[in-house]
Amino acid sequence: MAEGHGSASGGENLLFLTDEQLRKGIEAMFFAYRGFTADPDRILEDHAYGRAHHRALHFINRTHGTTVNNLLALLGVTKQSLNRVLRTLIEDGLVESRVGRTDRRERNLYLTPKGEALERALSEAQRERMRAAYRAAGPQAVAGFRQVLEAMMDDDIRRQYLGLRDRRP
Amino acid sequence: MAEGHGSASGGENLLFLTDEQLRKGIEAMFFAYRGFTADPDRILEDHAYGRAHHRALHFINRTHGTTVNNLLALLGVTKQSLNRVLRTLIEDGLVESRVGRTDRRERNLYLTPKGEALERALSEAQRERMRAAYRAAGPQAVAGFRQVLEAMMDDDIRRQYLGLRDRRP
DNA sequence: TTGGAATGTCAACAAGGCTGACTTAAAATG
DNA sequence: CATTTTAAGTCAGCCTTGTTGACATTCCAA
Repeated sequence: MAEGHGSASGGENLLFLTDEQLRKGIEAMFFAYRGFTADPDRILEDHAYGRAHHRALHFINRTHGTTVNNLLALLGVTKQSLNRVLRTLIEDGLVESRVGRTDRRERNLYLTPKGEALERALSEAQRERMRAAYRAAGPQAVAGFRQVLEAMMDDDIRRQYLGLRDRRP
Repeated sequence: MAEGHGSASGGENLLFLTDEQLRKGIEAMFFAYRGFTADPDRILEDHAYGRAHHRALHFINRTHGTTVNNLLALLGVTKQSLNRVLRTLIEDGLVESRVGRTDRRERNLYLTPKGEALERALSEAQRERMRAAYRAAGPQAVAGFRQVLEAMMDDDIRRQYLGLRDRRP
């Protein structure tokens, strides 16, 4: 069923499409993701938070004043699931929820200084590993890395990903 | 704290090490991993299995006759957690557990034909997405993708990853 | 023969997903 | 203005998958 896809039957070099190559790629994703989350996870433990809190902090920092609905779409979870996380972050004073100015049904989410501090610590740990990996692999490899990851996303997610802009305070 | 790392202060082009570039890489990992697991997840739903079952099937298929301890190290979970998954797979006739020949304390794990069928279906769905992504990005990008992912792994995991050999039946 | 390793199992717990039902407030629409 | 729709929040309950801790069994090896 799966055989023959990556055979070198064509004129071009398609060895990188071998099932074995694809399997190695799959395993690389699995193992690399473990490393990717390992450092922030250690920090989160000390605060009795989990990965879900990290993700919320990351995207609230990324898109200042975003609404809950917006965040739901980015994270791909239900509002009940997000709400549980968001509530603790608000109670603990890491996130501020302000009533929307134009549409008062909406809530705009912001990090407090305390929230920014934790986000920075988590992000810095994660970026440090990325930085080391990027440096080890070099700029050309990094470009390829990003290309493959983008091609791997679902279409609607890719649009959201590409739309994320760096905040300028 | 994190600022200035990727500044273009050196003579070389280090723009790919900007904090903003690193953040995009982090988000790319997050979103791509969602796509990466989406297709197998849909198949697993129909069988009332979860991702944990997929991972077990994958690595048992990959390393025929592996022991439980070996599998634990690969998966990075506790034996209690793996055991729960393994038990259902054995009960359902997807995995066979044979007493070790040289060391009778060990159990060697094998996929049954039924187990191989499910593994193939899951793997094929996942490989199809990888194949599309690889094809879209091209061989050079794929090489870079693998380089960065390898550099992102923990050292001991990278050794295990590199040690995984394709099975030849 | 005894210590320790490999495995398996039980119980209890937590995080973080999910669905479904329901409320409140406010906007949008007829 | 009345109605419908939307955004958000909440409660209850369920599932998967991870965790500890305790304990039994088997059996290799010193």
